[in-house]
Amino acid sequence: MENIEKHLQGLVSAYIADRYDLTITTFEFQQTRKEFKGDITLVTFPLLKPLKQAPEALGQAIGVYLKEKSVFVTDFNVIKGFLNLVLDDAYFIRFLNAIASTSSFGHRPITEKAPLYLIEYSSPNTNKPLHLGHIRNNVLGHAVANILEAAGNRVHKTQIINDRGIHICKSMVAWMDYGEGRTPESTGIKGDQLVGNYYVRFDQVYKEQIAAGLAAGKTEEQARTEAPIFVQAQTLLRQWEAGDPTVRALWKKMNQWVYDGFEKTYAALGVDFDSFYYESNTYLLGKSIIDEGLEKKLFYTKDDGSVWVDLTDEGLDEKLLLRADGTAVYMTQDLGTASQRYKDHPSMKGMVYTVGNEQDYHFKVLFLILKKLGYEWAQSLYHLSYGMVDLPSGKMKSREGTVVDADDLIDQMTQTAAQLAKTHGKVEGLSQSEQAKLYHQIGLGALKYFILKVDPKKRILFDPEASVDFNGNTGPFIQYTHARIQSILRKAPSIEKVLDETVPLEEREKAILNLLMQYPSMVKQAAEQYSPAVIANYLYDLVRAFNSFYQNTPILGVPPQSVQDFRVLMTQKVGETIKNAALLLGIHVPDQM
RNA sequence: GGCCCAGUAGUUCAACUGGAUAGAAUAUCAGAUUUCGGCUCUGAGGGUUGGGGGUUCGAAUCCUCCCUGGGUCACCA
Repeated sequence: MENIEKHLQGLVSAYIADRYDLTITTFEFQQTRKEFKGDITLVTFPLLKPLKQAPEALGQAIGVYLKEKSVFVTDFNVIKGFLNLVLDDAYFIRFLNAIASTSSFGHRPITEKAPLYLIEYSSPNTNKPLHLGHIRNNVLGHAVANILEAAGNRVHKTQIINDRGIHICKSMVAWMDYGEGRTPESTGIKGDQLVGNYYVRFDQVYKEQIAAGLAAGKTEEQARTEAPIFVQAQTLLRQWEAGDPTVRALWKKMNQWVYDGFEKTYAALGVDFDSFYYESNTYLLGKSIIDEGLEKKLFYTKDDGSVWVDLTDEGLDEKLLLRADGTAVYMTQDLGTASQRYKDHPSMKGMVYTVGNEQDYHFKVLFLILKKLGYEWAQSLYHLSYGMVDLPSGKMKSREGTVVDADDLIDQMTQTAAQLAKTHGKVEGLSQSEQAKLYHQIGLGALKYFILKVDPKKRILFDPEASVDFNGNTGPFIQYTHARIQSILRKAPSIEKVLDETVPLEEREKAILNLLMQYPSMVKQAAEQYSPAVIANYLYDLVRAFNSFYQNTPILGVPPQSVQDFRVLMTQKVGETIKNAALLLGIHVPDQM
């Protein structure tokens, strides 16, 4: 599509230069709507004013010119300001032959000089297991990394783990008081789940103690701050900060349980990382940046010694960067981590932070400060912001225990997929372990697709039932179509790669080719917008087009040979494109299901 | 209250960033098929794009004022 646009643009530009003595080089092309005849459409509305022409007359004139000058344009029609051009079959065949010989169609090669982007996602706390919100985060971040890579960038996947602070101490206290030495090994419970249980336990005990305090006549403030278990947690935090060896040892041990648990969840989700940053290592960083900013007079000190930045000129507020006692705040840490990452990756062009939209303001400020400090890479920072995930039953609130646990959800999706696949009855001939793998792929495909097809900015209403449907705009439908294509190809005769350019194309086939041609630009667009939803929706269009094409079109066993070859080849290309696009979303498409 | 985001068929989402008659799926209804009110197929209805005003050849999209929902305005992370 890109090539034909360039070709036509040159001709139209020449026409205008010749007839009107004007240089216009950008035109609006779009794919012709299916209710009109034609393949590609030139929108002539923007040209009417400079050329002082009526839409019909201009369209007609350009149409005649293109039909004569272009080898690809065989016919045209004009409707108001739309010039619909019919392209020669040979053009499509040539295109199909071209992509048939390209193994990674639509993916740009990654050179050593390609820009390097750091993608941060997941970034959990180590006091509780991952939940549905984390799944959206992981799946989004991982997909964006894949897409950026496909668009020709180098990518480094990372995360920052929030492994310190009062919330970790809460789990530790509860485990010390009520754990009786239980470990993941002794209980068979996944490490993150085990630690999470004690975090919940803390909250229960804390609430009881507050109630007791209130009953004893304390004010609410007193009851909260004087509750024994809370005091204990605070003491633990101080001991941790002082480097108390036994506290640090316990902290290390429990964190490791959590990491082992996370590892399993990531594996099940199919996401991975190239490096890990830990807040316990980075929370003291950033102070040198504060000094730098003070030197450059970008920041200022208040009477009490705290450091601030004034962003009121940019329409934002004043923001605290360093407490009066010299300790760091969240912003300080993030400044430090950012510059640390640059030190670790000097060729870094920019970063993508996958973080929920409740932190929109934080990242606005962070990026602005980094820009003010004059870092080159600060020009290419992007906050991949996403909305909450709601359930039909209502909102997820971690404090109220209505969260959906990630491990549970993955299990549930796999089970539902298994049930559905069994009733469809197409899994005979697969071994037990192959079946288990298949069900996992389908369940996860459903989950990922349901999340990724929605614009990241928007809130999601997640309905587990609806997402596993084999029909409709769902992951399994995409997977099913791919499996069906593979089944067709298994029965197809082997084909020649090079096709006769005189093979006649039917409209339906042209429509799919047109769609196939758009794949590279969809990948590019998704990468520019950091939006896997672009790919997901494209995929669905492609799958639907193929299904309607295939429905009444016998592909196999019908001469003439060249037409048959053409259809088989196209089926194969559609199959490959579906597979490539789905993999960008982290969705596996089985050959059989 | 200030700032940010969202609001599109009953529902869940699209609409190539200003283009043609706003499209799919799902639900509903009507037919067809039939070991099944369950699977499949065909078709239909369903919209003042939250509301008003504006910008222009042309607006779901841009500007403005309201309405609704969410987020954020911490010396938490």
